[in-house]
Amino acid sequence: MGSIAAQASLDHESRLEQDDHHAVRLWLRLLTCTNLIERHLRNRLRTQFDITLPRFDLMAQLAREPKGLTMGDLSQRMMVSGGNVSGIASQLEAEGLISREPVPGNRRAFCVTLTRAGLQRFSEMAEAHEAWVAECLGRLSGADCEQMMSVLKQIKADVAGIES
Amino acid sequence: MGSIAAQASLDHESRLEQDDHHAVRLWLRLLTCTNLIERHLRNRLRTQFDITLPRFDLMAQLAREPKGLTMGDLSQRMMVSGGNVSGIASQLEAEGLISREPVPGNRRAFCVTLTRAGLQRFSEMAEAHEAWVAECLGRLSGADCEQMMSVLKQIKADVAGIES
DNA sequence: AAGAAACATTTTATGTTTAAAATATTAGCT
DNA sequence: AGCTAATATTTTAAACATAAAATGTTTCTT
Repeated sequence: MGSIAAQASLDHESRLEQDDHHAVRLWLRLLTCTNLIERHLRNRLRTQFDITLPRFDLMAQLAREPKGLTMGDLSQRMMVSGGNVSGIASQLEAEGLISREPVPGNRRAFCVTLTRAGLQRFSEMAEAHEAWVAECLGRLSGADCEQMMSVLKQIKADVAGIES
Repeated sequence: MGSIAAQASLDHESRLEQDDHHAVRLWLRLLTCTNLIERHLRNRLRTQFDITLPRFDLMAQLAREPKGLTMGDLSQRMMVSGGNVSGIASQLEAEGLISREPVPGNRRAFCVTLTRAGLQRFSEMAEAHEAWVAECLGRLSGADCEQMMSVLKQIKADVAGIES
């Protein structure tokens, strides 16, 4: 075995290992950042509006679709399990913020919409929420922001392509 | 009210609103990406090693500190509550992957370390984990990776500065 | 030495999240 | 019509997460 070939192979391997380490470091930082912001928003929602992040998320999805969404739609858009949506929706319904009505032509599905009270309440929260997010991410330059959006888009595509 | 002043004020406001919207869009994409990767890793750890992400995280912290860590150290580094660490550690201890031993000079604290079996098991998992992360993030160019690291660092600092 | 305050951990109560099983409805096929 | 497969949702069991209370230890002050 020629020492040159062996050397080249080792270099190649160690280069790969280096890249892997960089990927892990980036992942950990990404995770830390997201968790920090998520925790921050969660705390503010709890202390100022006495609501949890998942409940706010569900209402946000409905606010974007005045015609309403099915439980399955919500599960997909919120990227959580159906059972989870079921529980969250039950609580919001009990509080009178959303309503679950049967769909005329399909007795399996429910059409979930914000009630008038829910829309009112969400409007107040959304404004504050937007300001809190801006507090976290608003100091980035426009260029940094665009760059991040583009890189994250690529990551999203890369990950989606894995389990295909 | 002069129309010029009013116009300028409106521009200013709408500019701010635009920026806020951009911040929210970036936040949502950041959250989506992180969740996608986290879910991916969680699934692989479960199917291939029958372990959860929090347990893997705890072991990863210990692997970096062969001398061991206290429960409080672990809580800080994992950024979760003490009670949470307590529960996870109990399970790992029951499985023989970590050991909790009293600290000689301090009867309040415990020194948690990986057992020989734990270290062995973690090594196998860590190698696979690193490859999975590289699968998700390894397609980024070196420049993109560095850029992300730097922007995330700034975000981290910005968020930390908020609740001061 | 006694008491107060800080520290380190565990326990408890509550709530979130997921995967998987259960229930019920619809659509397709023969 | 009857059987099967796909769809939509809810329920259940287990793991995780937090805050707050409880327990025990150490340090500081007086």
